[in-house]
Amino acid sequence: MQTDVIPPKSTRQQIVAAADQLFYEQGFENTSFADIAAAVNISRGNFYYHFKTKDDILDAVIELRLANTQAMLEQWEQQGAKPQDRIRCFIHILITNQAKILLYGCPVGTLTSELAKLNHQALEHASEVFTLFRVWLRNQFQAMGRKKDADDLAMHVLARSQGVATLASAFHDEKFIRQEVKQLCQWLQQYTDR
Amino acid sequence: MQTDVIPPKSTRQQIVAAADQLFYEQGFENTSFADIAAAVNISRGNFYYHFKTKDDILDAVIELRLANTQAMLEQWEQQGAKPQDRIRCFIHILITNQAKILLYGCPVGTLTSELAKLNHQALEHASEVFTLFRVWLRNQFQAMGRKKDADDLAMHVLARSQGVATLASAFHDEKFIRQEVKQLCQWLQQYTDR
DNA sequence: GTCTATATTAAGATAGAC
DNA sequence: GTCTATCTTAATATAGAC
Repeated sequence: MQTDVIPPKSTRQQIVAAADQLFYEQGFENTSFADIAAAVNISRGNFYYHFKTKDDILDAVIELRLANTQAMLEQWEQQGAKPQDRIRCFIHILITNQAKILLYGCPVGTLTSELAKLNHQALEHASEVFTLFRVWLRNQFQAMGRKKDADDLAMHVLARSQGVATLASAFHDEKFIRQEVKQLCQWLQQYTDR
Repeated sequence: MQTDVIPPKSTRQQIVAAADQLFYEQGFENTSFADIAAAVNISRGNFYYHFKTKDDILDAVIELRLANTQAMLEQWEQQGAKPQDRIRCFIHILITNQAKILLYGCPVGTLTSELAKLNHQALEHASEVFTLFRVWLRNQFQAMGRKKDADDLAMHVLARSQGVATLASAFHDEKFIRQEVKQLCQWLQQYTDR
């Protein structure tokens, strides 16, 4: 339970939080400094006090996403008693975040796709978010006794989730998400440690 | 066998072909008229004789992709004796196009993702490429005797392929493509009409 | 149909006052 | 730390000559 006093967000933190959301909803390239500044209600001039270049904000946004992802994974680690329960927590983010996924796809996959096309140096940094999920999922499968193919299974789950997000967004199909989540959970059942 | 005389490509056709490639490799927003004009070796002024706005080119590119996709599907229809052979043709484009997929992801999925974030009206038009694959795959599964869940299976295959392309691109992982293609073909086996 | 200007707008980025 | 200019560049788009 959260009992600490919540400190007021610094301007810098507000900028990064706004950029995080805008990069997700509008794309990185398509989001201007003016957009972010407007969202935080500061002038463009002030903006440059905090971040010199657009790449600097991107790096900060990726760092925020890495931290948020890490925190989420640790929470799932607590929540789920067994590894398969924890993996189900991962699979169910498709349901939890479905409203946004239907509109903007997966925040991780769409950013890495965009950066790949821009031939942007931050691609590897952004892919680290995928790596966090990958390593965490791998650990869960290992705990389920899959010593040899834990990483393959982790990548498989990641890929399935990605594909569901992309198609659900293209077709605005909420039912498809539910259906595939159900199937993925059934698929997971076969690996249950008995 | 192609015996017709190949007509020289019109400037308009060259523009659309160049835009098709650049939109795939660099993204739609990130590709400027100047980029396309340079690729075709014409002036920007000439460019505007053929296309008034960027959305006009986008529509033309999508139309080209729809036509190319349709032609490819018809070819697979000829190539594969049985429906499952034809579906394998689809699955194997991941291998055939793997060099480009590793760099730029899936041309269909990355375009729809970008257009979704731009809140662009052409999103539905671009999604029609997915629909071509979807309907074609559905027909194959129906021919295999899956009357009730043919569309679900078609969407499943589409989603798996999408996810593989996105992750392979993010991690620059060629081995992952081969591995998932193999698994997807194995998965397909269970639906073989006997 | 194709070219060379040129207009217009918007974005990234900086300087300097408060 | 925050603001108001202002600079610079690049992109969309147009006008008019050839």
